[in-house]
Amino acid sequence: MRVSELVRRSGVPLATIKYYVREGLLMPGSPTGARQAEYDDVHVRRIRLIRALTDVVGLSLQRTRDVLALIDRPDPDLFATLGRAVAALPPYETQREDYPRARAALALLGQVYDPRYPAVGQLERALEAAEAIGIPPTPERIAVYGEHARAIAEYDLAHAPEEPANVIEYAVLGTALYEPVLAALRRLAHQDIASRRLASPPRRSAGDPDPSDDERPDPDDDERTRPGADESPGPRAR
Amino acid sequence: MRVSELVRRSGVPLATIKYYVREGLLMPGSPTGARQAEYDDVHVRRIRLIRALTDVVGLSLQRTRDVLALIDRPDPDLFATLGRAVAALPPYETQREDYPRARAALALLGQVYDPRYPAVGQLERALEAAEAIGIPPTPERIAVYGEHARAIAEYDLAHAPEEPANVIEYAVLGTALYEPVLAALRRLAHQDIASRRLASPPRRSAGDPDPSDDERPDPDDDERTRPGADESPGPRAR
DNA sequence: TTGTATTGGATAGTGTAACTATCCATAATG
DNA sequence: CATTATGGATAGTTACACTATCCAATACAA
Repeated sequence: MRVSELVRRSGVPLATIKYYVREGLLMPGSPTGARQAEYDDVHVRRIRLIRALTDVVGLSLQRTRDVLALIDRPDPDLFATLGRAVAALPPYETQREDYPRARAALALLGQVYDPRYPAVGQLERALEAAEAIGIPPTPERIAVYGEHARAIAEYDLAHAPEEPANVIEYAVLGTALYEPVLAALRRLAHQDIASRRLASPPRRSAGDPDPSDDERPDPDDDERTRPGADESPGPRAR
Repeated sequence: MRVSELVRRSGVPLATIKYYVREGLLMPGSPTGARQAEYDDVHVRRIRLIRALTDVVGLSLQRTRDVLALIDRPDPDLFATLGRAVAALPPYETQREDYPRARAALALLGQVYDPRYPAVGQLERALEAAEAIGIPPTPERIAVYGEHARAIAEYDLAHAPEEPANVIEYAVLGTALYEPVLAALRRLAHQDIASRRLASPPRRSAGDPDPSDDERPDPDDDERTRPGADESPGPRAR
């Protein structure tokens, strides 16, 4: 196919495609003559992948390129590759020599603590943040989160493809792309549970239609209960 | 305390603090005279919160402001507030009328499907992305992820503070700030499981300094980091 | 009291990231 | 043969998150 077709199929503007090629994220088309090149499904898929990593996972183009490079030139050492892929994921932490909170958490979970794992630094940072804002990670909470995280990870690894060539891609992309899925499911579970539990009790004003009714969340339509209804609530300057 | 003290205590440059005040993220100090103002722990904490939301959760200052506004002027309707907070979290999706993948997933999990929940759009987007790159969400996977996500969410809600004033803050910040924790734990579980399972193959030789390799985690070359044949009696064994 | 430092407030400047637009010479297509 | 599309290069744009400078008015220290 020609570029115009790639533009159509990917929904990405030509200028942007050219930009991705320039930046080394997208491979150039195979030349068919001096001034023409041919593109195919590989390009379409690659563009989709770039968009998934930037828009959904939230990576910068730079980090996206790093991840793509891991997939393009697979290192036989899956373990090291996975580590490098994880390092491309936020939050970004510069390597330290010790991560006390992460160490304690991993000890609790009976997992290996090695400060060279990028994810250890990321965990430390996340725990620090939680602590700093006043929702400290209790051992109990760590145990609960860790247990479920591990169960999910077990599932992930148990369902990796057989062919070694694909394993790396599966591991790298699966780690990155199922995080948003998990996050969204947790958010939705919060909403679901909250709607069942607190949909009625505390607040109810005069004209409210029977609030104790259902276990389903907010079937009624009024503005104030509508989740994403208003854009920016605050007293803005700007 | 004065600004200089706030700078010292928060580690954030004065220019940045001024910028945060200008942008409505940080409340001004209470004036003590025409040309002086007083700051306190509220300011210190607020700055920490801003940094946590931007650096760890990865929000823009704009989104951070939205989240802070939710906390500052709590709406008694926790459910709607939670929805708005979720809308400030990535991935950012514009409202559609239907989200087929999310609908199917939620049906599978026995949860409410309401296209007005921001997290529904986020889930759709995440599932689309996973599908587009060739690791499609099987019902089984959805079930596994959903089950664990829900268990975590149950734990979260079961441990919310009693005072209604704090509930909103807990819910909003807990949702946002424990996502990175969960993500990091999953990444670490991947590493841990992978290291146990495929730790052996084409590994380097003993005294090899391997310079290309310095940041790469390799728990295998050091017995201190190696739980090996399960001498650690953690809750890990399932 | 005097002089230096600090403050709040305003405004302008910087650097990066991710595009977007324009130009051009050729090459394919109708 | 005229039109349109293409690849390649280069320049411009927008948004964001700061960062720096300036200034007049204190605050406070000597």
